[in-house]
Amino acid sequence: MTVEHRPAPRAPVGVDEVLARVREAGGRATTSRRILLERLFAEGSHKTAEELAHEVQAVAPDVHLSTIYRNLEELERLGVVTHAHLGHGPATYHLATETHGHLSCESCGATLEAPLGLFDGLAEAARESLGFEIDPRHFAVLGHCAACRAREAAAADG
Amino acid sequence: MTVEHRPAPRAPVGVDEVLARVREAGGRATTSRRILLERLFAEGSHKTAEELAHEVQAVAPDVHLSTIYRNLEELERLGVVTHAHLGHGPATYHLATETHGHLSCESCGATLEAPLGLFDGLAEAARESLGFEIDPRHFAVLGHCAACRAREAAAADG
DNA sequence: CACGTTGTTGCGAATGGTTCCCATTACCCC
DNA sequence: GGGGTAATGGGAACCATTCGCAACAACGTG
Ligand SMILES: [Mn+2]
Ligand SMILES: [Mn+2]
Ligand SMILES: [Zn+2]
Ligand SMILES: [Zn+2]
Repeated sequence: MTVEHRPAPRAPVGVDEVLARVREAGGRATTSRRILLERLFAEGSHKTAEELAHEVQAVAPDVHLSTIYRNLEELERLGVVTHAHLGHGPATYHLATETHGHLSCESCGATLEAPLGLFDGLAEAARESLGFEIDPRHFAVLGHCAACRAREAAAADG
Repeated sequence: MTVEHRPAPRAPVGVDEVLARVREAGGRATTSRRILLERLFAEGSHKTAEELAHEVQAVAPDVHLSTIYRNLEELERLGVVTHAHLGHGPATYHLATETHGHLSCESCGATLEAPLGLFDGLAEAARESLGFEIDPRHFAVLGHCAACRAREAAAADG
């Protein structure tokens, strides 16, 4: 019994498409915006605002952190970007096209991206018994990864 | 197929038992500590440090917030208290004897306590496919509660 | 290709939540 | 009751994020 997941927000394939969309919405194609988008489309997911700021500043040194936050906010409004909370630290941002849930290890901080289907069991249980519809994208489900479990198990016996 | 959940940390039945344990551990039975414990044992769960501070200050007006944090931290070390993150705001604290997971509504902020068994489906899926052992106690699983879903569904059609 | 409108930026200050530091206080064992 | 030391009040520091504002820069229009 598979569950219908929400449709992925329409997917802009590249920086220019997104900037076009920004314009449609009355916004402007700023250089900081463009560079930020380039970094978001580049490899490597789950970057914090500060990490993105550093990457952007490698190209345009005086883009301010608050500009990064503002642009991320705007891009989220447009459905291009989302953020997730993977634990105690700062939020992490990634393209909204990558739709997945998050499992995050409390011991080592490692984050696993999990297909939404993995959460179907819980989704069904919560819906059936409490009428609650879970959404595992925004906050990670915490726990302990395989490596840490092995390490901890090894430490437990002599 | 039920899953063995971790044993509940041994349960002190009252304020005095906890204070005895504090002493055993080399700590002292402070008045702020006692009043905080009284508030934690009182009805109402999921209180923030600030809420607890207000309650404590109703009895002992100049207990400082930082003292509340320090005592909560100490009580967590002793296994008497735990905290949970239910969304964006401050953490909430409750007795460790109440062992449950959390479901928190992103629309209205309502929090449901869910028996750990509710998470068995996800636990099994994560363990089997990723070797990841989830723990739904520390971070809530977000989503939308029945009431908000109904409200949002009603708003969707005319 | 000026020009004006208005969205955006840099910067710093403010915020919320939590932790840290330190001089003073107060438990509690003798 | 006095001494050793855990705990406290107070405030500063901290981290992640948001705000306010004056200067700036996109970009549609002429
Ligand atoms: Mn968030
Ligand atoms: Mn926590
Ligand atoms: Zn790990
Ligand atoms: Zn709700």
